[in-house]
Amino acid sequence: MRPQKTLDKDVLVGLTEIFQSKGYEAASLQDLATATGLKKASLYHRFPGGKKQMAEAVLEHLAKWVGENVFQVLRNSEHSPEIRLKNAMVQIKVLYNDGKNTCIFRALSMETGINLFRLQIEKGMKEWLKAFETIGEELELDSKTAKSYAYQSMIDIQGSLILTTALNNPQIFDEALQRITSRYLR
Amino acid sequence: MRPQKTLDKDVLVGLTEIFQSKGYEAASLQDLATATGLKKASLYHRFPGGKKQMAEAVLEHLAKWVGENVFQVLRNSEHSPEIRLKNAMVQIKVLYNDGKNTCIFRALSMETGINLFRLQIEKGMKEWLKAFETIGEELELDSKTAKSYAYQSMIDIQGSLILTTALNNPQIFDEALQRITSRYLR
DNA sequence: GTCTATAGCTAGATAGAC
DNA sequence: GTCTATCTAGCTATAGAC
Repeated sequence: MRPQKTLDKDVLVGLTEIFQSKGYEAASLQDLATATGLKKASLYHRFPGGKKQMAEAVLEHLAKWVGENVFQVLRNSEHSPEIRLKNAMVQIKVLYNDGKNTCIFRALSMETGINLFRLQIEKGMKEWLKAFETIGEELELDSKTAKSYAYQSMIDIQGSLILTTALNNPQIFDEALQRITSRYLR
Repeated sequence: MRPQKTLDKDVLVGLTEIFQSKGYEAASLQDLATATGLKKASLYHRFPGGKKQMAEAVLEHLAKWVGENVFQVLRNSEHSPEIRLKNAMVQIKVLYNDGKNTCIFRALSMETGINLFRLQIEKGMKEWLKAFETIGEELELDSKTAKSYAYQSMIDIQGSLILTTALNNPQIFDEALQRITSRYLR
Protein backbone atom coordinates (compact mmCIF):
# COMPACT_ATOMS: atom_id res chain seq x y z
CA MET A 1 0.00 0.00 0.00
CA ARG A 2 2.14 2.84 1.26
CA PRO A 3 5.82 1.88 1.10
CA GLN A 4 7.04 4.69 3.37
CA LYS A 5 5.05 5.63 6.43
CA THR A 6 8.18 7.13 7.91
CA LEU A 7 8.41 9.61 5.11
CA ASP A 8 4.87 10.78 5.82
CA LYS A 9 6.15 12.38 9.01
CA ASP A 10 9.15 13.96 7.31
CA VAL A 11 6.87 15.45 4.69
CA LEU A 12 4.72 17.01 7.41
CA VAL A 13 7.79 18.42 9.11
CA GLY A 14 8.89 20.10 5.88
CA LEU A 15 5.44 21.49 5.16
CA THR A 16 5.15 22.78 8.72
CA GLU A 17 8.45 24.57 8.49
CA ILE A 18 7.44 26.50 5.37
CA PHE A 19 3.88 27.39 6.39
CA GLN A 20 5.08 28.46 9.84
CA SER A 21 7.75 30.77 8.52
CA LYS A 22 6.06 32.18 5.42
CA GLY A 23 2.31 31.90 5.98
CA TYR A 24 -0.14 30.51 3.45
CA GLU A 25 0.00 32.64 0.32
CA ALA A 26 3.73 33.29 0.46
CA ALA A 27 4.50 29.57 0.70
CA SER A 28 5.09 28.39 -2.86
CA LEU A 29 4.79 24.82 -4.08
CA GLN A 30 8.47 25.04 -4.95
CA ASP A 31 9.28 26.00 -1.33
CA LEU A 32 7.21 23.09 -0.08
CA ALA A 33 8.77 20.64 -2.53
CA THR A 34 12.30 21.67 -1.57
CA ALA A 35 11.58 21.49 2.15
CA THR A 36 10.05 18.02 1.91
CA GLY A 37 12.49 16.61 -0.61
CA LEU A 38 9.64 15.69 -2.93
CA LYS A 39 8.84 17.07 -6.37
CA LYS A 40 5.73 19.16 -6.84
CA ALA A 41 3.84 16.41 -8.63
CA SER A 42 4.59 14.00 -5.78
CA LEU A 43 3.16 16.44 -3.29
CA TYR A 44 -0.02 16.58 -5.36
CA HIS A 45 -0.15 12.79 -5.31
CA ARG A 46 -0.19 12.83 -1.51
CA PHE A 47 -2.38 15.89 -1.23
CA PRO A 48 -4.82 15.92 -4.16
CA GLY A 49 -6.45 18.99 -2.64
CA GLY A 50 -3.32 20.98 -3.32
CA LYS A 51 -1.79 23.65 -1.13
CA LYS A 52 -4.92 24.07 0.95
CA GLN A 53 -4.93 20.40 1.91
CA MET A 54 -1.22 20.60 2.77
CA ALA A 55 -1.85 23.45 5.16
CA GLU A 56 -4.79 21.56 6.68
CA ALA A 57 -2.53 18.54 7.23
CA VAL A 58 -0.07 20.81 9.02
CA LEU A 59 -2.82 22.16 11.26
CA GLU A 60 -3.94 18.63 12.11
CA HIS A 61 -0.41 17.44 12.69
CA LEU A 62 0.32 20.28 15.11
CA ALA A 63 -3.05 19.89 16.82
CA LYS A 64 -2.18 16.24 17.42
CA TRP A 65 1.27 17.12 18.77
CA VAL A 66 -0.15 19.73 21.10
CA GLY A 67 -2.88 17.36 22.25
CA GLU A 68 -0.34 14.69 23.17
CA ASN A 69 2.48 16.88 24.44
CA VAL A 70 0.75 19.86 26.02
CA PHE A 71 -2.89 19.16 26.83
CA GLN A 72 -2.22 15.57 27.87
CA VAL A 73 0.64 16.69 30.11
CA LEU A 74 -1.68 19.22 31.73
CA ARG A 75 -4.18 16.45 32.49
CA ASN A 76 -1.72 13.78 33.64
CA SER A 77 -3.18 12.86 37.03
CA GLU A 78 0.04 11.23 38.23
CA HIS A 79 1.39 14.67 39.06
CA SER A 80 0.17 17.66 41.01
CA PRO A 81 -1.29 20.57 39.04
CA GLU A 82 1.84 22.59 39.83
CA ILE A 83 4.12 19.98 38.29
CA ARG A 84 1.80 19.50 35.32
CA LEU A 85 1.87 23.23 34.59
CA LYS A 86 5.65 23.32 34.73
CA ASN A 87 5.94 20.26 32.51
CA ALA A 88 3.55 21.77 29.98
CA MET A 89 5.64 24.94 29.88
CA VAL A 90 8.67 22.89 28.93
CA GLN A 91 6.71 21.37 26.06
CA ILE A 92 5.57 24.80 24.93
CA LYS A 93 9.20 25.86 24.79
CA VAL A 94 9.89 22.87 22.57
CA LEU A 95 6.87 23.60 20.35
CA TYR A 96 8.04 27.11 19.62
CA ASN A 97 11.72 26.22 19.51
CA ASP A 98 12.59 28.59 22.37
CA GLY A 99 10.68 31.40 20.71
CA LYS A 100 12.44 31.12 17.36
CA ASN A 101 9.39 29.58 15.64
CA THR A 102 6.21 31.48 14.95
CA CYS A 103 2.82 30.07 15.89
CA ILE A 104 0.92 28.38 13.06
CA PHE A 105 -2.25 30.25 14.06
CA ARG A 106 -0.43 33.50 13.57
CA ALA A 107 1.18 32.38 10.31
CA LEU A 108 -2.12 31.24 8.81
CA SER A 109 -4.27 34.09 10.07
CA MET A 110 -3.36 36.77 7.57
CA GLU A 111 -5.96 37.70 4.96
CA THR A 112 -6.13 34.63 2.72
CA GLY A 113 -5.25 32.11 5.43
CA ILE A 114 -7.85 33.29 7.92
CA ASN A 115 -10.54 32.96 5.27
CA LEU A 116 -9.52 29.38 4.48
CA PHE A 117 -8.76 28.16 8.00
CA ARG A 118 -10.93 30.27 10.29
CA LEU A 119 -12.67 27.27 11.81
CA GLN A 120 -9.48 25.31 12.56
CA ILE A 121 -7.75 28.35 14.03
CA GLU A 122 -10.70 29.30 16.20
CA LYS A 123 -11.16 25.73 17.38
CA GLY A 124 -7.45 25.33 18.15
CA MET A 125 -7.26 28.59 20.05
CA LYS A 126 -10.31 27.67 22.12
CA GLU A 127 -8.73 24.34 23.04
CA TRP A 128 -5.63 26.13 24.31
CA LEU A 129 -7.80 28.50 26.36
CA LYS A 130 -9.82 25.62 27.79
CA ALA A 131 -6.67 23.74 28.76
CA PHE A 132 -5.28 26.75 30.63
CA GLU A 133 -8.66 27.41 32.22
CA THR A 134 -8.86 23.85 33.54
CA ILE A 135 -5.39 23.85 35.05
CA GLY A 136 -6.24 27.17 36.66
CA GLU A 137 -9.29 25.67 38.32
CA GLU A 138 -7.25 22.71 39.52
CA LEU A 139 -4.92 25.26 41.07
CA GLU A 140 -7.89 26.47 43.10
CA LEU A 141 -8.60 29.64 41.16
CA ASP A 142 -12.21 30.73 41.04
CA SER A 143 -13.73 30.25 37.62
CA LYS A 144 -13.63 33.89 36.61
CA THR A 145 -9.95 34.19 37.48
CA ALA A 146 -9.18 30.90 35.76
CA LYS A 147 -10.76 32.21 32.57
CA SER A 148 -8.92 35.51 32.81
CA TYR A 149 -5.56 33.81 33.42
CA ALA A 150 -6.14 31.55 30.44
CA TYR A 151 -6.59 34.54 28.14
CA GLN A 152 -3.60 36.30 29.64
CA SER A 153 -1.49 33.18 29.16
CA MET A 154 -2.31 32.92 25.48
CA ILE A 155 -1.81 36.65 25.00
CA ASP A 156 1.58 36.39 26.69
CA ILE A 157 2.61 33.50 24.46
CA GLN A 158 1.44 35.07 21.22
CA GLY A 159 2.64 38.56 22.05
CA SER A 160 6.04 37.44 23.28
CA LEU A 161 6.55 35.44 20.09
CA ILE A 162 5.92 38.60 18.07
CA LEU A 163 8.35 40.64 20.14
CA THR A 164 10.92 37.87 20.08
CA THR A 165 10.87 37.93 16.28
CA ALA A 166 10.77 41.70 15.99
CA LEU A 167 13.67 42.25 18.40
CA ASN A 168 15.47 39.01 17.58
CA ASN A 169 15.61 38.20 21.28
CA PRO A 170 14.36 34.79 22.48
CA GLN A 171 14.80 35.88 26.08
CA ILE A 172 11.50 37.74 25.76
CA PHE A 173 9.69 34.47 25.10
CA ASP A 174 11.44 32.76 27.99
CA GLU A 175 10.48 35.50 30.40
CA ALA A 176 6.89 35.42 29.21
CA LEU A 177 6.64 31.70 29.97
CA GLN A 178 8.14 32.40 33.38
CA ARG A 179 5.59 35.13 33.98
CA ILE A 180 2.73 32.81 33.09
CA THR A 181 3.96 30.20 35.55
CA SER A 182 4.50 32.76 38.29
CA ARG A 183 1.02 34.14 37.89
CA TYR A 184 -0.51 30.72 38.50
CA LEU A 185 1.82 29.64 41.29
CA ARG A 186 2.29 32.74 43.40
CA MET B 1 5.45 70.02 -9.62
CA ARG B 2 3.13 67.51 -7.95
CA PRO B 3 -0.48 68.27 -8.91
CA GLN B 4 -2.05 66.18 -6.15
CA LYS B 5 -0.52 66.15 -2.71
CA THR B 6 -3.86 65.06 -1.32
CA LEU B 7 -3.79 61.92 -3.38
CA ASP B 8 -0.40 61.01 -1.92
CA LYS B 9 -2.13 60.35 1.38
CA ASP B 10 -4.89 58.30 -0.21
CA VAL B 11 -2.30 56.18 -1.96
CA LEU B 12 -0.57 55.51 1.36
CA VAL B 13 -3.87 54.59 2.97
CA GLY B 14 -4.54 52.03 0.25
CA LEU B 15 -1.07 50.56 0.42
CA THR B 16 -1.28 50.36 4.20
CA GLU B 17 -4.57 48.51 4.07
CA ILE B 18 -3.17 45.79 1.80
CA PHE B 19 0.19 45.29 3.49
CA GLN B 20 -1.48 45.23 6.91
CA SER B 21 -3.99 42.58 5.96
CA LYS B 22 -1.93 40.38 3.64
CA GLY B 23 1.72 40.89 4.59
CA TYR B 24 4.51 41.55 2.12
CA GLU B 25 4.74 38.59 -0.26
CA ALA B 26 1.03 37.94 -0.43
CA ALA B 27 0.31 41.56 -1.36
CA SER B 28 0.20 41.67 -5.16
CA LEU B 29 0.72 44.75 -7.29
CA GLN B 30 -2.80 44.21 -8.52
CA ASP B 31 -4.11 44.32 -4.93
CA LEU B 32 -2.16 47.51 -4.31
CA ALA B 33 -3.34 49.09 -7.55
CA THR B 34 -6.96 48.33 -6.82
CA ALA B 35 -6.75 49.60 -3.24
CA THR B 36 -5.12 52.87 -4.27
CA GLY B 37 -7.21 53.47 -7.36
CA LEU B 38 -4.04 53.75 -9.47
CA LYS B 39 -2.84 51.46 -12.22
CA LYS B 40 0.25 49.35 -11.64
CA ALA B 41 2.45 51.49 -13.89
CA SER B 42 1.38 54.61 -11.98
CA LEU B 43 2.43 53.02 -8.71
CA TYR B 44 5.84 52.35 -10.22
CA HIS B 45 6.04 55.99 -11.26
CA ARG B 46 5.57 57.06 -7.64
CA PHE B 47 7.64 54.24 -6.21
CA PRO B 48 10.46 53.43 -8.65
CA GLY B 49 11.82 50.96 -6.10
CA GLY B 50 8.74 48.79 -6.60
CA LYS B 51 6.89 46.83 -3.97
CA LYS B 52 9.70 47.08 -1.45
CA GLN B 53 9.65 50.87 -1.59
CA MET B 54 5.87 50.86 -1.24
CA ALA B 55 6.12 48.82 1.97
CA GLU B 56 8.85 51.13 3.25
CA ALA B 57 6.61 54.12 2.60
CA VAL B 58 3.87 52.43 4.62
CA LEU B 59 6.27 51.83 7.52
CA GLU B 60 7.35 55.49 7.43
CA HIS B 61 3.78 56.70 7.17
CA LEU B 62 2.67 54.68 10.17
CA ALA B 63 5.78 55.63 12.15
CA LYS B 64 4.91 59.26 11.53
CA TRP B 65 1.29 58.73 12.60
CA VAL B 66 2.33 56.95 15.75
CA GLY B 67 4.92 59.60 16.53
CA GLU B 68 2.35 62.36 16.27
CA ASN B 69 -0.68 60.60 17.73
CA VAL B 70 0.75 58.24 20.34
CA PHE B 71 4.26 59.22 21.40
CA GLN B 72 3.53 62.93 21.25
CA VAL B 73 0.37 62.45 23.29
CA LEU B 74 2.37 60.54 25.89
CA ARG B 75 4.81 63.47 26.14
CA ASN B 76 2.28 66.29 26.13
CA SER B 77 3.28 68.21 29.25
CA GLU B 78 -0.04 70.03 29.48
CA HIS B 79 -1.56 66.95 31.06
CA SER B 80 -0.70 64.68 33.96
CA PRO B 81 0.96 61.35 33.14
CA GLU B 82 -2.28 59.59 34.04
CA ILE B 83 -4.27 61.60 31.52
CA ARG B 84 -1.55 61.24 28.87
CA LEU B 85 -1.60 57.47 29.26
CA LYS B 86 -5.37 57.34 28.91
CA ASN B 87 -5.30 59.62 25.87
CA ALA B 88 -2.61 57.48 24.24
CA MET B 89 -4.73 54.39 24.77
CA VAL B 90 -7.55 56.02 22.87
CA GLN B 91 -5.19 56.68 19.99
CA ILE B 92 -3.97 53.09 20.04
CA LYS B 93 -7.57 51.95 19.74
CA VAL B 94 -7.88 54.17 16.67
CA LEU B 95 -4.61 52.88 15.19
CA TYR B 96 -5.74 49.28 15.35
CA ASN B 97 -9.35 50.03 14.48
CA ASP B 98 -10.65 48.58 17.77
CA GLY B 99 -8.59 45.45 17.27
CA LYS B 100 -9.88 44.72 13.79
CA ASN B 101 -6.58 45.77 12.12
CA THR B 102 -3.38 43.82 12.46
CA CYS B 103 -0.11 45.49 13.41
CA ILE B 104 2.19 46.34 10.49
CA PHE B 105 5.15 44.89 12.41
CA ARG B 106 3.37 41.59 12.63
CA ALA B 107 2.24 41.70 9.01
CA LEU B 108 5.73 42.42 7.71
CA SER B 109 7.63 40.10 10.02
CA MET B 110 7.00 36.79 8.29
CA GLU B 111 9.90 35.21 6.42
CA THR B 112 10.44 37.52 3.45
CA GLY B 113 9.27 40.67 5.17
CA ILE B 114 11.48 40.33 8.23
CA ASN B 115 14.50 39.93 5.98
CA LEU B 116 13.68 43.10 4.07
CA PHE B 117 12.46 45.27 6.95
CA ARG B 118 14.25 43.94 10.02
CA LEU B 119 15.84 47.31 10.83
CA GLN B 120 12.63 49.30 10.54
CA ILE B 121 10.64 46.80 12.58
CA GLU B 122 13.24 46.58 15.32
CA LYS B 123 13.61 50.35 15.47
CA GLY B 124 9.86 50.86 15.58
CA MET B 125 9.33 48.30 18.30
CA LYS B 126 12.07 49.84 20.41
CA GLU B 127 10.46 53.25 20.08
CA TRP B 128 7.18 51.85 21.40
CA LEU B 129 8.99 50.23 24.32
CA LYS B 130 10.86 53.43 25.11
CA ALA B 131 7.66 55.45 25.06
CA PHE B 132 5.94 53.09 27.51
CA GLU B 133 9.05 53.00 29.67
CA THR B 134 9.15 56.77 29.90
CA ILE B 135 5.52 57.15 30.88
CA GLY B 136 6.07 54.45 33.48
CA GLU B 137 8.89 56.43 35.04
CA GLU B 138 6.76 59.55 35.03
CA LEU B 139 4.17 57.54 36.93
CA GLU B 140 6.82 57.02 39.62
CA LEU B 141 7.72 53.43 38.80
CA ASP B 142 11.29 52.42 39.49
CA SER B 143 13.28 51.94 36.30
CA LYS B 144 13.24 48.14 36.39
CA THR B 145 9.48 48.04 36.81
CA ALA B 146 9.01 50.68 34.12
CA LYS B 147 10.99 48.53 31.67
CA SER B 148 9.06 45.41 32.61
CA TYR B 149 5.69 47.14 32.23
CA ALA B 150 6.73 48.45 28.82
CA TYR B 151 7.43 44.93 27.57
CA GLN B 152 4.21 43.63 29.10
CA SER B 153 2.25 46.43 27.45
CA MET B 154 3.60 45.63 24.00
CA ILE B 155 3.08 41.92 24.55
CA ASP B 156 -0.50 42.59 25.62
CA ILE B 157 -1.15 44.68 22.52
CA GLN B 158 0.42 42.26 20.06
CA GLY B 159 -0.95 39.14 21.70
CA SER B 160 -4.46 40.50 22.08
CA LEU B 161 -4.50 41.48 18.40
CA ILE B 162 -3.66 37.88 17.49
CA LEU B 163 -6.40 36.48 19.71
CA THR B 164 -8.88 39.07 18.50
CA THR B 165 -8.31 37.90 14.92
CA ALA B 166 -8.25 34.20 15.76
CA LEU B 167 -11.45 34.34 17.81
CA ASN B 168 -13.04 37.15 15.84
CA ASN B 169 -13.70 39.00 19.08
CA PRO B 170 -12.56 42.64 19.40
CA GLN B 171 -13.50 42.63 23.08
CA ILE B 172 -10.23 40.83 23.77
CA PHE B 173 -8.27 43.80 22.44
CA ASP B 174 -10.37 46.23 24.45
CA GLU B 175 -9.81 44.33 27.66
CA ALA B 176 -6.09 44.13 27.00
CA LEU B 177 -5.89 47.91 26.68
CA GLN B 178 -7.84 48.19 29.88
CA ARG B 179 -5.45 45.80 31.62
CA ILE B 180 -2.45 47.83 30.48
CA THR B 181 -3.95 51.01 31.89
CA SER B 182 -4.92 49.36 35.15
CA ARG B 183 -1.44 47.98 35.67
CA TYR B 184 0.03 51.47 35.46
CA LEU B 185 -2.61 53.28 37.48
CA ARG B 186 -3.43 50.91 40.31
C1' DG C 1 1.48 61.66 -14.04
C1' DT C 2 -1.46 58.23 -15.73
C1' DC C 3 -2.54 55.06 -18.83
C1' DT C 4 -2.46 50.45 -22.20
C1' DA C 5 0.30 46.87 -23.57
C1' DT C 6 3.54 43.58 -22.84
C1' DA C 7 7.97 41.42 -21.47
C1' DG C 8 9.92 37.63 -18.70
C1' DC C 9 9.14 34.79 -15.12
C1' DT C 10 7.02 31.99 -11.48
C1' DA C 11 2.75 30.56 -9.52
C1' DG C 12 -0.52 26.39 -8.67
C1' DA C 13 -1.88 22.49 -10.86
C1' DT C 14 -2.09 18.34 -14.26
C1' DA C 15 -0.65 14.55 -17.83
C1' DG C 16 1.56 10.70 -18.52
C1' DA C 17 6.12 7.93 -18.57
C1' DC C 18 8.38 4.73 -15.51
C1' DG D 1 4.66 6.66 -5.75
C1' DT D 2 7.85 9.58 -7.96
C1' DC D 3 9.38 11.69 -11.67
C1' DT D 4 9.85 15.18 -16.19
C1' DA D 5 7.37 18.07 -18.93
C1' DT D 6 3.91 21.23 -19.58
C1' DC D 7 -0.54 24.07 -19.14
C1' DT D 8 -2.69 28.43 -17.95
C1' DA D 9 -2.96 32.20 -15.01
C1' DG D 10 -0.89 35.33 -12.28
C1' DC D 11 3.25 37.68 -10.76
C1' DT D 12 6.78 41.96 -10.74
C1' DA D 13 8.36 45.18 -13.57
C1' DT D 14 9.06 48.11 -17.87
C1' DA D 15 8.17 50.61 -22.50
C1' DG D 16 6.11 54.03 -24.57
C1' DA D 17 1.64 56.63 -26.02
C1' DC D 18 -0.96 60.50 -24.33
